Amino acid sequence: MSNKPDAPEKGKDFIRQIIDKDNESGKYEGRVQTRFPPEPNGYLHIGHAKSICLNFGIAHDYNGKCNLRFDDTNPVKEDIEYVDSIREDVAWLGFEWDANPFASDYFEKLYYIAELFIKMGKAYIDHQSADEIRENRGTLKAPGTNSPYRDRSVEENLDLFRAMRAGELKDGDCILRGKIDMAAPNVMLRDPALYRIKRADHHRTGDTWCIYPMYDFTHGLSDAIEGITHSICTLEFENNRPVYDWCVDTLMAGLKQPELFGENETIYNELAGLPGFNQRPRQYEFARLNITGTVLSKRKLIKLVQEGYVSGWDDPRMPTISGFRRRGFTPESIRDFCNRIGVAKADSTVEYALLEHCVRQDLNERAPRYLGVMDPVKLVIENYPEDQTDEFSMPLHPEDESYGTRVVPFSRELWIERADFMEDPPKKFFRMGPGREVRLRFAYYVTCTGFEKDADGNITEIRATYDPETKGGWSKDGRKIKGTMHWVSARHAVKAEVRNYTNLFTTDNPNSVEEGKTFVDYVDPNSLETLTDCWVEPALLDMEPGTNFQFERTGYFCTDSKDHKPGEKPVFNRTATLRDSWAKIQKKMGK
RNA sequence: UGGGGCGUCGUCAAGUGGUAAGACACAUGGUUUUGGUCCAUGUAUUCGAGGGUUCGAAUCCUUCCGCCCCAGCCA
Repeated sequence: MSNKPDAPEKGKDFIRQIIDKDNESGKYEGRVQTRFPPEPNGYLHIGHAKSICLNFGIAHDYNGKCNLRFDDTNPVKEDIEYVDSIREDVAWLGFEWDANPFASDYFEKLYYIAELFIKMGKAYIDHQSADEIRENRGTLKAPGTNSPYRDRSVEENLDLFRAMRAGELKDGDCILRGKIDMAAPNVMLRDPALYRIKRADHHRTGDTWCIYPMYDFTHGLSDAIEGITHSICTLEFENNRPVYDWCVDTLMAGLKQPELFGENETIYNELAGLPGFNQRPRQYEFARLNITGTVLSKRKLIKLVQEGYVSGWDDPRMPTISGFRRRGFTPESIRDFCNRIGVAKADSTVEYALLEHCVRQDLNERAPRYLGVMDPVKLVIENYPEDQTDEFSMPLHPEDESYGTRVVPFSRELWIERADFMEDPPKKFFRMGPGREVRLRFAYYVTCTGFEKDADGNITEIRATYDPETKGGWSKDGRKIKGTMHWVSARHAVKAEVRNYTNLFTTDNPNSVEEGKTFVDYVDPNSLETLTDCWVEPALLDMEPGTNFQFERTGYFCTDSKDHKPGEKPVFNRTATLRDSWAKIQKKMGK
């Protein structure tokens, strides 16, 4: 693993420009520290990859640090399964975190920070019900009204908060609120909740706590504790930034009042000594990623998994990191994608075609080539002896000899692609048809002599003769052959299962739906096509699960990480098709 | 005028007062034992719209229009 972010040498994004300015002014004495802060309540998706590449990429570029911090302040939604998957995905993408803290590591500190806020008169215990609080918050246009509990004494607030921690109050009885401004035009500032009572088993702290801090309180303070300099998040948190600032500023002010420290002097002095309190973190927001034809919200992804629209978080049609991994995408291709899409503040939807381009480019360079027939039809070479076999040594990569070769057997009966034959082909069709000569890749030129059909008119067998002088797939006389086809020797072929994936949704934008519908109504039931009658060359049988390769003329594939059994049962996932200009021509002719 | 953001090619996106980068997509040619790859060429007289400042504006001022986010004891 390395933190190499494959940084492009183009105009810097606005966050890097800010960092450059901070470095010039010496704001953080050249220190650059970021963090990627997922809540472990789901699997990471490609949108997270954008954030990961940004945060870890910046740390790399500026010789700084980047933490992987789990924002685990809501035990009812979080689970260790997600912690493990997130670590795996970040590492797979190729990044190394400098530290891997949990917000829950700071629960003790955060608790005493809350006490300090109370002592400063900046926080109070509110006994209003959730409904009352909502009503009194006002509306977007009308100011809220103060809680009747807003002006309690410091002593009473402190007693109550300690009682909350001690478990003397029931869930929902009260919350700790920041005392800011119930009339603030920004609703976030109308005395935000800081702590709530929640008797739930936490995946790390168990039942140690029955009160848990809220995101707004936790996030900025965790950043400060870790010495984060640039706290990068997505646009929807822009409204929260004043709360972020309020929390950090309030603490910094509090730490300058030792008379409030009481018996917890040690904790407060420790906090005051951390770099984050002299060089406070700032939050910056960028536009989250959207990709055409898919959804990138945890809520929606969870629904797809839980309601069985897909086989799991790692279903190859899922836009999760694990889904792309199983589909055959490489970490390099995803990083390349993230670098290409840029970082800005304008809402954006990137075309899936760009992601596909990134994998194709990477795999074109690195994937070894093999032959496999997806939709087989028999080709019999009439003048090739029954008992004869040729063995062709074929290059594994057309542009890189270092990949070496593999041996592919040839015999009288072959499987070829049904789509490579036409009974009555148009001029632009370069493949096989009655009387036409074509090349079998790296084997021989063959000329079609006839074919057979069944009662329904389906081609059942094609017949041809071969020219022994064209061994290897070329001729001395230099005659031009336009069509080259892939093939597999029927006698030697290995049966394989191939899973072809297309877009999970039938629409380019499943986020905007017709009235009365939801995004799941647009799930395409045909987005997974399982081919069980494919014939592939023998060399593929022993591949390890998760191996990338190309079926020539067809696409990039990988052996399935779960179902492919080397030596027993080959199962291939299609990562992406090859670009297909013949399909384009067909489309044009059809119109 | 509740507050906060954002509007540059079909899609992303550079550009930060000196006369519209690049990528993907698309189109057309060339090379090719993958109709793949690769190579070449073309594609915004114009920056949401109008007005203004200036020798000069996508960049500054101004008015308007459109889109996104916020009223969880979620993050």
